[in-house]
Amino acid sequence: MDIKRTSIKDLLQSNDFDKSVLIKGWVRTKRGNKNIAFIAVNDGSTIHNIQAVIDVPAFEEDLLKKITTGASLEISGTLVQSSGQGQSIEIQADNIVLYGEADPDTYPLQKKGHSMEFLREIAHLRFRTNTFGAVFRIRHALSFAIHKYFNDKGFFNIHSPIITSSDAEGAGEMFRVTTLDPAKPPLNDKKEVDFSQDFFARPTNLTVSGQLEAELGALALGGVYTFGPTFRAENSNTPRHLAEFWMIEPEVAFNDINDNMDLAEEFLKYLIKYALDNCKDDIEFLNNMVDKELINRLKSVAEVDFVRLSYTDAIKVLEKADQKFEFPVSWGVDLQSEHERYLVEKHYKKPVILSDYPKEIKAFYMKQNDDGKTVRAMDVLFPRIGEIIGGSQREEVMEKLLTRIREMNLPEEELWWFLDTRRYGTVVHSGFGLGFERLMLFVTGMTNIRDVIPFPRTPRNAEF
RNA sequence: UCCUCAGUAGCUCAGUUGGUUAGAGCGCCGGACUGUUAAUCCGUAGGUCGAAGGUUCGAGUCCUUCCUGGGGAGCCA
Repeated sequence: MDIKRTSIKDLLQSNDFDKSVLIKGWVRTKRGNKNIAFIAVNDGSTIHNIQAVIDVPAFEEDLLKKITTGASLEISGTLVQSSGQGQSIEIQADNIVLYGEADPDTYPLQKKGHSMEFLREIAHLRFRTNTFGAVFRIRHALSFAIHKYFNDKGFFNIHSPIITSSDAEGAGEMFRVTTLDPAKPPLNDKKEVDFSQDFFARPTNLTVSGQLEAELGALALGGVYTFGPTFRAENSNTPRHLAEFWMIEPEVAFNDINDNMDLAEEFLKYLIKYALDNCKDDIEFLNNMVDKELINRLKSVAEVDFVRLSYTDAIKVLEKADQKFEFPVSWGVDLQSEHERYLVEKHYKKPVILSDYPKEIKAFYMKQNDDGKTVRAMDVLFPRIGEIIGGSQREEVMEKLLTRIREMNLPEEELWWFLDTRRYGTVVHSGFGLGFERLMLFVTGMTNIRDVIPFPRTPRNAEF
């Protein structure tokens, strides 16, 4: 008589008492004495464990001895109402099959809590902890919600290339992609590396943004988005930066900067609400163990109207601030972290969308305002994590775009395909980039971005 | 990359103005306990004090360089 495996998530929601059930999973803890033992088993389907009750004399001593924290097994038995405190349902075990032992002398995970720094060193095993189980279930749910949101709105997902020959985005240092031998690369007459002999017959890099390609898609399909890995070879050592991260970049034809802000705000609120509605157990756990204010903060951001403020007005607010800044504020300077934090966390106490920045501190492709000084850029600033979204209305007028490209000494010839969209059937359009891991930081309450991606890539670290 | 703090047992940490044999809690292992909840109680084992140099009669402790990690800054998402 074979019983089919039930997920622990399903089992904990059932009240089919006295029914024969079978679970498979990993041991979290075992407690007990010579007569009775309790095994808490987790199978990853939920943060909650199910408790199996063992009538010790009915099992082989050698088998029970090998059931230690981390071991994998299957347990079959009868689903019963618990006679102990702390859980309402448990399994009265009839049979146990041990799959894999976990030597307690060397298995690094203990029953007690570990520091995030230690768990990061054993990233291959940290999935098995409550915290990282919760984090990565939420990561999946948010990833799914992103596709659902855009699909429901009629957007199309564009798979922008990961290898690019364009280095004109200006979004940061790039990782070179090459098949040339670094020890003896072919040289040309000028003793420079001869990339014509490389795989793509030109220098290529990992993408720093899918935006330019997304624009091409938007100017035919209307609303599109990319959601893929992004690579920045910056030597950034902070709790908010990764060398490899995931970015969502919607791009919409006929949207101006205000439509863009509406989209960004609606999108973020949708994702936060989705997590609150669909990851309740995991978020409650994180609220209890990681960040006591998490749920309150998520609820308030999901409901509040974001502040919308021009850069120029933000400067006025900062100049009047009753606080000394390390970096003085004046019109034209780029805002520092301390300025953004003041606006979001002290002055307004809610998310702020800043727009219309001086053109000198923003990218070439941004729509120029009639004042000749500012561009229609927008940054969404969140409490705790700062810039979560950066975007803009794009310059759709060929002459203005070309002028800007030449002023900034960008390689006009390499951008011929991008410029063609302005040459043929150009339209107003806008888009933005959302850093997925920064969203994850906000939704999970975790404080280091290396703990919301399974295997973080940072300077001098590509383990696993 | 810059500033700053740290690195001592499997984990989290203490270790005095430099002084003999480096400690604790938790975990592991052994024992006790008939319903446990990070179980409890008793006991044992467990150390290249991040690495390499240097100062000193003597260095976990002071100096130099490097490595690793945390926090802050810059770059950005």
